[in-house]
Amino acid sequence: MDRWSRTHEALRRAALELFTEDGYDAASTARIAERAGVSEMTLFRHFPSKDALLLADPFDPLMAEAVRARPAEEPPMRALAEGIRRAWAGIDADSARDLRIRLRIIAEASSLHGALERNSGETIAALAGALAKRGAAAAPARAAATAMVSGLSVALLEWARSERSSLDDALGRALDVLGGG
Amino acid sequence: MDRWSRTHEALRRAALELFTEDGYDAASTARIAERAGVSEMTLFRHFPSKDALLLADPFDPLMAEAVRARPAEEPPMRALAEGIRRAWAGIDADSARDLRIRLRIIAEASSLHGALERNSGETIAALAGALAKRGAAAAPARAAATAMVSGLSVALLEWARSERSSLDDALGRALDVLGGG
DNA sequence: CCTCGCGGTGTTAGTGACTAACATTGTCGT
DNA sequence: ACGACAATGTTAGTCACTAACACCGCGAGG
Repeated sequence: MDRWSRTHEALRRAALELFTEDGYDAASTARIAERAGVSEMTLFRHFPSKDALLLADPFDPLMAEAVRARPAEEPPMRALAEGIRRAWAGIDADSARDLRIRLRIIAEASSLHGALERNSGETIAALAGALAKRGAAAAPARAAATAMVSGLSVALLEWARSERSSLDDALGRALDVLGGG
Repeated sequence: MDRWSRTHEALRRAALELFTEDGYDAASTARIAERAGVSEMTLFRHFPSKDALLLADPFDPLMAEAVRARPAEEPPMRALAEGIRRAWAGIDADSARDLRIRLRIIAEASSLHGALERNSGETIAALAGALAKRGAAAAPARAAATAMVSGLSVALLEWARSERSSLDDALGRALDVLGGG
């Protein structure tokens, strides 16, 4: 683990701690940097924005692959929904818990409204690319991928906010509707 | 026209001018206020944020109404798409031109990525409400409404950016896909 | 006609995210 | 050990946005 990765992790950890302690808005970048034992300037060299500390986009290529594998006669929105459903099927409890923690922080910070979608550029592009390879035109494909990711985001935020349902249930219901059911 | 409305209009006009001249990011709120003959403080008393100068949300109740009027057996995403298609059918050329101007400004400003969706809270809520009255559960309805508005937004931005197609065509193709076709 | 109230505005001073320019340090291969 | 380069620090900004308080014009009451 080189120096870069070490500070990177320290910053991410410090950010998550402060976000959960004080909330996203009340945790200033100055204090995050301080807790990580580093200057504020360094924080912005590692992360392009404050959001990025919370929303690094670990794009999952499995999603796009699963979408491309859907039968050709399936319309775009359904192919997206079913592909994503498959890709998320085997999610383990640990990941779900971590996801919920992050989503809770996002849901409670009004300044992060729409931040999830904004930081999903890679995912959207990959999904749109998968649709295009199935024969869809570029513009509608991009619109469909964006719609799916946005819809999914609000569904996930709602799930994280309310204690009631399991991730699989909430995700399943959302994908049913978004896919055209 | 009382004093409030006069400054309000002066600010909006000054903002649009500067945005088209210099681009959204390069036009500082200070200079907008100056051109409107008013202090920066006053600008923020009239508009909650810089975005709002460009994206006042004139919610169209016709859209929600048209969605609610769709046949009950139609699935949510299709009801949204068809309702919106009807509500936008009779758009006149002047509105389309004005819309294109605003959308161009948004498309060219990277800092406004996702701003359209963020400022459509009222519209999304109204559409979700319309779906709920048709019998949908609240959470999926909200997800579907958000997805539709987001998808529509990128389609409109793409339309504004490329000279090629008519608004009706671009909108129609996007709604076809988003509605499940 | 005067004055009182209050809506609309100005001023000042500040916070917080983010950037630019330049100096400084740690580290790693030779 | 030493030069080179990656990583960090320092300083001084810009810009969106907020708070506190003073001021001024304009219409309604006496």
